[in-house]
Amino acid sequence: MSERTPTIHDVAARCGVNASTVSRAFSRPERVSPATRDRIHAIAAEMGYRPNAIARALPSGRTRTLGLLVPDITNPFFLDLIRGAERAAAAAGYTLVLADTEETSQQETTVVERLTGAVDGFVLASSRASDQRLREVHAKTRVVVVNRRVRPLPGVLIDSALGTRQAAEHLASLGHRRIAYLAGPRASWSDARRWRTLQALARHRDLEVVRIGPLAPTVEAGKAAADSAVLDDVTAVVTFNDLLAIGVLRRLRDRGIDVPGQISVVGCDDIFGADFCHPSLTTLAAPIESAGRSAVDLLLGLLGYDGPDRPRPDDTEDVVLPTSLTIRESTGPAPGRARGRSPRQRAATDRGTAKAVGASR
Amino acid sequence: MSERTPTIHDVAARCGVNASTVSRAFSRPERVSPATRDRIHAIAAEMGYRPNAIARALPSGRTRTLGLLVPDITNPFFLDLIRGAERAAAAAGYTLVLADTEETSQQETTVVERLTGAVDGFVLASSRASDQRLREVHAKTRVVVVNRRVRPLPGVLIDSALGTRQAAEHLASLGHRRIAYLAGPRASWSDARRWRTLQALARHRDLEVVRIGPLAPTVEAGKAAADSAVLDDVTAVVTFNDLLAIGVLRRLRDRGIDVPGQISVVGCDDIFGADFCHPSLTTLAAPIESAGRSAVDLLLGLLGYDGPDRPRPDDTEDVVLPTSLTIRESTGPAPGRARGRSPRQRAATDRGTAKAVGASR
DNA sequence: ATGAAAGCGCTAACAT
DNA sequence: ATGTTAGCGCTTTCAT
Repeated sequence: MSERTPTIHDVAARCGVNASTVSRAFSRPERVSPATRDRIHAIAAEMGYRPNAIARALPSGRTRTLGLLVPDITNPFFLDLIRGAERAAAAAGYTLVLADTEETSQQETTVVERLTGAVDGFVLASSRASDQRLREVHAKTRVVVVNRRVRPLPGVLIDSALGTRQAAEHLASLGHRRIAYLAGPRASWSDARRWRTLQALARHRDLEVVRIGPLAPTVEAGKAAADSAVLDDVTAVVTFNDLLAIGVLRRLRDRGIDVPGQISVVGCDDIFGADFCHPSLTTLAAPIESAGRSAVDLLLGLLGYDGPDRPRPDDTEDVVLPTSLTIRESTGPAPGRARGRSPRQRAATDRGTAKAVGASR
Repeated sequence: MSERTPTIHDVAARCGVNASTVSRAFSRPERVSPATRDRIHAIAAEMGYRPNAIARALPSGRTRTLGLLVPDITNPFFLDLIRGAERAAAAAGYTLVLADTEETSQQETTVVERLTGAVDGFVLASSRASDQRLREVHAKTRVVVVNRRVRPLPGVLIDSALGTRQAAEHLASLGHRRIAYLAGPRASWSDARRWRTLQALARHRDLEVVRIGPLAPTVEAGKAAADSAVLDDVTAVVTFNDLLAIGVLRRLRDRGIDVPGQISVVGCDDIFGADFCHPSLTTLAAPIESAGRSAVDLLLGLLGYDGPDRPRPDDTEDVVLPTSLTIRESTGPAPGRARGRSPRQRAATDRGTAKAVGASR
């Protein structure tokens, strides 16, 4: 008894046609006469025939599979990204391979090497690799980067410039004059951009901004940085991401420092949890899921254009997605001081009063 | 200029050996003399040779790829599961394919069909398919289920019986006598088990438990169910998962009902966010990441045993992982009443006092 | 519109 | 220990 799964040859035999006709009936139905096509499909279904994806990929070189590399699955930010990517891939009938690069460029390289050939292209999210390295990857395979601008690689960027500006103006209008920025990883494009925006605004709006970091984008790092912020005597903190902000919130709460009574906190991304932490987080909402979806769509586009003659576009427009400020409970008026007061004048008095004032909320 | 990526034949030619020797040098190094093996490796490296995973999979039938199917990537519970699975897979040099079945058995079937042959086996997490269907899958390929007990499929179960018992006793000792259980999806194995444990304990400890549900395991469903719980006049709520619990917390807060002053809440899973919601959630911590890892390890074990002669074990021991109670801020003494008082006696007086009492916390 | 034939890059008996 | 020889299941020219 032949219990193996049927192949095109089995189907062909039963239909009295050549195997290549069966192949065509599935991959290029329009090149088979309607009559035989229908008969083949019917018999194939009856026999329980399933095209073998691997065998299909070998001669064609197309696997209908995409690789998604993230630096840290642990980070809920990437949960949203994965979700968007998975949906876009599934919608196009593509399979998604997920890999964690553990924040290292080395691991990223290893995975790309291993997967090259097994996937039609990559989405590299928040890549930790050098521009140089990314260009090498780009030379060998189809790739889209997220949260990086590396010419000429196509990319999806979440641009927080507008949001950052809104955040700063929000804080300024609440009377804050001295603000800390908790910076993200050194290589982050968005981090650099946000910091620049903040500095520009500081000049314009008579704000002082101090930079704390670079920091790992985690809750734990946020806790530690909260102490630095307190020491730096700011009335508001803007963070690279929500994880940091949540860490700040927790640390300040442990120290009995009231948010937003004494310190206001603005996060970034609006990840799962930003709306139910305490106090709920004012944050720069980022369209993370859209970013994931856009990245896959962009990649799919590249794959589609991938005719044998048509050359790959040498410089693609990046997709830029904006953030916008979502105001919740973690921001409020600067602690009872005259609005125009210079930050310098009060530095000394603030330290150590935290606990006492904390109770007054 | 030959710009194609080198194959074993190219390497073989340069080494002056046969292609099969090159193949062996990579897949079964021990069957090649150290000298030639080293030379082959050296030259291959120099030429930039990379084994082609697809070509490798075709004759061998082994793809070194695993499929992980989850009903809803959106749910952070699965984030932890994915993480564990990805790590275990990566550690074994396996690639993980991720798919969302969108809570439907139909989608699950489609994906399994499509991926069969392209992966060496599946991890089906919280499958929505029928037992019957799962057995069919089991007959065709290697598969491990998570959160389902379907004989004879190997499975990983998170058993909350002990934890549920602890939770109920925790509440009983705090003076709660009437408790609501917010049930999860109808087909959930753990839900049924938890409910049974609760009922058994209720008899034993003189508790009344009311069941609300089945409910979708989401924050939104939790909000709606919170109102039912209030109407049912309970002093404590135990939920199927943390998402429901967080929904309850938010709804009660919106209604001005104090937690745990008026109502205590116990969640389940200890997902990301359970520790920083407000109040922080007392919950049955589940080793979700371990479950993901165990499932992959179990599957890998099955694959390893998969010799041509050795028959697949017909009935495997399930891996059972226990939960345990993590006490945080969302549980406290039952609202000021004599501990032994019968639940019946007070029903009428409670309604509507919520707001007033809420302020007293 | 369909058939014949040659691989895709590799593995796996079977020889030697 | 290494070479020979068939394929794995499918796609893809090239014929007809």
